[in-house]
Amino acid sequence: MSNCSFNIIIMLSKKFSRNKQEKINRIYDTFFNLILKQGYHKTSTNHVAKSAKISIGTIYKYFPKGKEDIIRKYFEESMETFLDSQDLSNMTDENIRVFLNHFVLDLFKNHEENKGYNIAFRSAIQSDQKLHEAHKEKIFIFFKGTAQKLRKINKNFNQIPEERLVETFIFIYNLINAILYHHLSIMELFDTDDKLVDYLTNLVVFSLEYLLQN
Amino acid sequence: MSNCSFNIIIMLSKKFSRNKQEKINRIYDTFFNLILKQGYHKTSTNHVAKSAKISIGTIYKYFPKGKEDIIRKYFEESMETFLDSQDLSNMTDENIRVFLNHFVLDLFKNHEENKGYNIAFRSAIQSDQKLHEAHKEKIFIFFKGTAQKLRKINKNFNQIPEERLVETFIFIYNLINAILYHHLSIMELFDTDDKLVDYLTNLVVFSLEYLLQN
Amino acid sequence: MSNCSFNIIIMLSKKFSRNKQEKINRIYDTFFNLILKQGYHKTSTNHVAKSAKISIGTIYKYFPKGKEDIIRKYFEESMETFLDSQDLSNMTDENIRVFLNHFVLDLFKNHEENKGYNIAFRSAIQSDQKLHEAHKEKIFIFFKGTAQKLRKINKNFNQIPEERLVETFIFIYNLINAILYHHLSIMELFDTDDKLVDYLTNLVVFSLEYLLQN
Amino acid sequence: MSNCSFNIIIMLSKKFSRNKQEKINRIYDTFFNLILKQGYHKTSTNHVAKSAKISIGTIYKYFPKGKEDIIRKYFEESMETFLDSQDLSNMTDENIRVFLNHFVLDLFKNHEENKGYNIAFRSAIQSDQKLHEAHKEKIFIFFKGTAQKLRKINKNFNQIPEERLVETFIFIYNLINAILYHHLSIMELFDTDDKLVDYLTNLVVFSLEYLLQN
DNA sequence: AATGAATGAGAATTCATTCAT
DNA sequence: TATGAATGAATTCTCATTCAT
Repeated sequence: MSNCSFNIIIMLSKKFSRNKQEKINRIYDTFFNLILKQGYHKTSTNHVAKSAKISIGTIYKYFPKGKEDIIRKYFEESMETFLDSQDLSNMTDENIRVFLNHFVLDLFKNHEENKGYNIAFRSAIQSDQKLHEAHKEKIFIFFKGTAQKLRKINKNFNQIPEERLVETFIFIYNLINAILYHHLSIMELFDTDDKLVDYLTNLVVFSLEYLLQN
Repeated sequence: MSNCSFNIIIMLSKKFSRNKQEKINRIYDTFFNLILKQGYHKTSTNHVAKSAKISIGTIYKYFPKGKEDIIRKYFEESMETFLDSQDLSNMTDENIRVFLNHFVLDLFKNHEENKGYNIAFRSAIQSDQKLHEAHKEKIFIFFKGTAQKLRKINKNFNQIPEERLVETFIFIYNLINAILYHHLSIMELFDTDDKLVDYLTNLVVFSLEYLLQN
Repeated sequence: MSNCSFNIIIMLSKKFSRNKQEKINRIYDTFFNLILKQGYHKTSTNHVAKSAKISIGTIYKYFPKGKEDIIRKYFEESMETFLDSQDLSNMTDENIRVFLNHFVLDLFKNHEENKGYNIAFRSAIQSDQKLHEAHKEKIFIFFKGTAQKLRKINKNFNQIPEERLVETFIFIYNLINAILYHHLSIMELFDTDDKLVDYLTNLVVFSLEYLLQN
Repeated sequence: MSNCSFNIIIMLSKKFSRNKQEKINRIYDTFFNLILKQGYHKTSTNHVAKSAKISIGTIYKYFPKGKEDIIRKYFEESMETFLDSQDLSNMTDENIRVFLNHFVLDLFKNHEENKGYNIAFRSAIQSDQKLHEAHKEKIFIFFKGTAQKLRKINKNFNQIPEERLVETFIFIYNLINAILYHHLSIMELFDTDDKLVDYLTNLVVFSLEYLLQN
């Protein structure tokens, strides 16, 4: 018997189980899955509690402002994790295509895994200006750091002014996100994932050329 | 019954009819503006009624299912209007770039004018599968018609199988929409509208080449 | 059959009865009676709704901030009504005892009828500074008006500076209220109402002498 | 077992005991201060725990019924302490004014120090009949004892039937409390404490005369 | 014994929708 | 037909209390 299933049995047999992170993860999972099924505004905190088999009190302990907080905290954690996992510092002129392909693929996987979250996030920023700004800020800070690193290491990037480079990265990031979201949540653009990733990679290469020429 | 009183009746019924449409338009405007300010799920039908200075009863008279119906009916009217205004039948190989530029520009204007609606629509389709399907269907039917026309008139288009042509058009339409929505509601991609439209036009040309080669 | 009971029958037979003031009064009555039975913090808005056979939505229509608003609005109406009913302008040195006796008696009746409200009000001002201030303000304004009138009409009152007169009236008003509330809600001071009123009248006469001498 | 380790055990148990009482006092202080700031019904046990830096579990260990118990136990301790500190047995006809002045002053100080408690207590008795009764009972027993003592010692008091004397004392006690509470928690009656105490002393003398004549 | 995470009943509040006027 | 008062289920959120550690 694995440790894991052993823990589950203990958990089930106790009225008050204690495993903070596991609970928080269960809240995230349940919430975003419900959103995927029913949409954001039909998914209530009580519904999440019942579905996750966690008391409503616990949800409000970890997320005092309810749904808003669940999205906000997940946003902080997941953005951090995703962006930190992206190391663009070894990118050179020769391998740029491969790098972009990886980046697109990572973003695609990330979107696929976080479909419910993405829907929720886009609902939330409509009525939460601060979250909207925080989102933009986080993207800006990450790509600023990336641009600075790359300009130090690579002489080709060094020829592009820092600000321009940052703008370009942010543009690319947004471009991919726009299309991925549409493909996954509004209307399929390609019938296979590979086609989508290939198209996006080419699109990015095209757009980089377009941007850096103008 | 004199001619005169007959005219009065026509006048009254026109006036009334104008009143009715005027009210419906006020509901649309108010609803989508409120959504723009506060987000979809914070905009209630009662709120719309108060803000539009129309009674809640009247709103439910014209839109028996409330918010859902407002979106659905606006969707039907506006999609129809927009797509009908697009006559792609004179498109040839020579003027295709100009045609695409117009198409992109029209879509851009349409998005700008309907920002609140677009937010609402994207919220609505998350919990309204039928609306989601109707949306896809409408797009399919329009571009099927367009493809059929073009293949009759133009021999270059005639070389492409109908199904492929339809898919391509739908892809382009979705591509532009994805980027426009992102630009207007998530994060600005260009600092001027002209730059955006120019980029999108080039992007479409690039994508058409990409799609028709693969 | 009286008009009244006829109305009740109509009311009961309709799902949506419309009688704004009657509903508001029923909310007041029910709320303050429940407070009398269970105390302020055990009386919930939902409980009031059920008990008054009014929907919770109606309560929040008339009192958007719930309990707080019920108390605040009743405070405004009842203070107004009570104070307006007190005409002290014919008070002279000769009949002052009779006037004070009436005033004490009126206050006593008012307290008796509003026992639940008084408990609620005293709970509310503990966490609602604005209400507390409004209460003081209202008392001040009423007795300022009274003092000004009396000083114009009566030469004995005219000898007392306006400010002093106002202070004295407010003191008397508070003194009586303090004792009435204690008698009705904390611990009985006399076994009959007459005794209490007589004592209070004498107390006021004593206090007036005490205050005006010092 | 050596004498030494025996002492350590005593020390530890004393230290522990001191700790316990210290915690209980911290609970009292925090609770009543919070009530003073926010009112009774906005002060939760969890809030008290956090503010007093004591775990909620510990609060429920010492006060198994929560807020109700905190008030009840404080009531028992503080009433006891206050009343026991009042020795009225040396009161004679000659020094009665001085005695009363002391009594009023002590009650005033007591009220000032226990403002939060008084608010809480008055909230609690609205929904806790037993506490209300216990309060009356305690007052009755104390003044019965006092009356009995005084009638043995002092012949003037001996002329008044015991029951009457008890009633009179209770009346005076309530009278002072009513006015002190109003002054401290509802609306200031005098701008200095001295004036209030002087007025109350005179009021008591007046009331004693009034009561014993009727 | 002390801690504080966890619970869940229930209080406060909103809002889509109905219906008397 | 238009109005908006009225409804009450559903939602958000709080808090007294329990119990695993």
